[in-house]
Amino acid sequence: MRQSQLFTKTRREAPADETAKNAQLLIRAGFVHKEMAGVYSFLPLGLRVLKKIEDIVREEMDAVGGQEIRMATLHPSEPWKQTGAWENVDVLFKIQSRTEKEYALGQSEEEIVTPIAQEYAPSYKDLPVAIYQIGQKYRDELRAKSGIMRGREFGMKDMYSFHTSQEDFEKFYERAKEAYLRVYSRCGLVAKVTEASGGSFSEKLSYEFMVITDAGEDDILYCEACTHCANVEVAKEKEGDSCPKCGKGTLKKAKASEVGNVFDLGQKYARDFGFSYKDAEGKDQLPIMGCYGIGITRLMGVIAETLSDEKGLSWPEAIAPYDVHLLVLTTDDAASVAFADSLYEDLSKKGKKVLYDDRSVRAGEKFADADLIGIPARVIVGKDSVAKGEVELVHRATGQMEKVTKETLLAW
RNA sequence: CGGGGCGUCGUAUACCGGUAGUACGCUUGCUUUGGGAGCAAGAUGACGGAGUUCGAUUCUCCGCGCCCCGACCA
Repeated sequence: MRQSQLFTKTRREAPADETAKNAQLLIRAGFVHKEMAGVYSFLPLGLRVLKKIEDIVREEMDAVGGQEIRMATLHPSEPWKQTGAWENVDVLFKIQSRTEKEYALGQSEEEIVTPIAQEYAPSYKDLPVAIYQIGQKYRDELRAKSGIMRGREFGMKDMYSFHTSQEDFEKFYERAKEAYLRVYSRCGLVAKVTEASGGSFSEKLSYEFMVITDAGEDDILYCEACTHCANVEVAKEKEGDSCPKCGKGTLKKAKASEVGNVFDLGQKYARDFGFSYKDAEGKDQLPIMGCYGIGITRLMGVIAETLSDEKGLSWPEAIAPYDVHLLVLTTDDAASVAFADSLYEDLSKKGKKVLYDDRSVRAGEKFADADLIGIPARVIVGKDSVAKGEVELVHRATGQMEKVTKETLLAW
C-alpha cells in the first residue's frame, strides 16, 4: 500500500475527549474513528489488525474442533423471554419496530445457538460439538469507558460446546483453556487464568483470562512463583499472603483486563429450550453446555495499551497491519524513488505486506508517523541507499538499527 | 444510575457581556527535504433551546453530548 493513497492520516494531537491511551493512540494513528461513546468504526489500518487477531483466534478455535458459523445479531425477543434474560439481563438492548414488534440485539448468543444445536444434534452420535462465531456484540452499558476496551458495540468471538457428559465437557474445557492461552501469547501478551464467579446465570465456576494493565477494570491477586491467580472478587487471600497453591510465593495485587472467559453452563439452556438428545439406549438426555468468549476489540485495546510507548503503537509481528514500513526520504531524487519503488515491488513479491511511505513530506514527519503507526520493521531509503545499495532496517520495538544490502533484505 | 468535570474552525487550544485569536491540518504559489519546515495569500468555528440584558459565544436554567470516579459488567 502506498501511503500517499491511504485515505487516513495521522494526527499530531490526541483527542481531548479521550483519556484512555489505547483510544488516543488508535485515533491519532488513524486506526479507528469514534462514532459515539463506546462505539468505534475501524479504518483500514485498524481493520487489518482486527482481522489478524480474528485469524489467530479462528485458527486456534478450529484447532480444538470448533466450527465457525455466523449468527444473526438482530434477534427475535422470544428466545430471550424463554430463558428469562429479557427481564433479567439489564445490558440487553431491546428495540421495537414500527409495528411494535420487539427485538433484541445480540449481547451473547446462547439464546440463538442452543436452538440451532438442537436442530442438528438430536442424537448422542452428534455430540460433542463446538460451534463459534466472530462478530459484533451489543451491550447497553451504563458507562462505556477506556476507549475500545469497554464499548456498547464490540467485536467478540463466542464459542459454545455441547457434551454428553460432565467428564467430556471438562476435557474440552481444558483444551479450550490451552487454546486461549495460545491466542494471547501469539498476540504478544501474557495472560493469567483466574477463577471467578459464574455470574447470575450459572452457579458454576468460570475462568477468566487476565492481562495485567492499568487500563483494566479488575483487580487480581497473583503469585510470582507459580501460575496461581484469582480475581479479588472471589479470592479468600489478600495481598501479601502466601500463595495457596505453591506455598512458596507471595501474592501480589494488580489491575488487569479480562480478555476472555470460559463458563460451565451446565444444563440451563438445554432445559430452557427443551434441548434433549437420545442416548444409546434411546432415552432423552440433556447435554452439558459450555461457552467461551474472547473480546476481540478489547484484546486489540489491551495490546495497544501494553505494547506502545511515548512515540506510539508497537505491534507484534503476528498482528501488525503491515510487515514492513518502507520509507523513502528523498522523493525529489528520481534514483532514490526508483530504488524504493523496486524494493516495494520486490518485497511485495516475496509476500511481505508493505506500507510504502512515498509521500513527499519531510523525513521527520515520516519518522514520527512510522513511530506512531507502529509497524514492527522499518526500512529506510536515504541519500546513500542508491550508491551503496544499502538500506537501514530499524526495529520499532527496540529501536535497534542495522544497515543491510538490498539482497540481504530480500532474503529475510 | 449517583457524583464530578467539560462542550469555541477538521484537530488542539486562547480570550472576551460589544460576533473570536493562535498552532497544526486544508486550498494556491514559491522555497525546503535524515526527526512533525519557511514565506505569502486564502477558506473554515461558539452543541441545542429558553431566560437575564440595549446587546450573550461569555451569565442563569433546561436539554443533549463527551470524559472521569463509583455502582454495574450476561
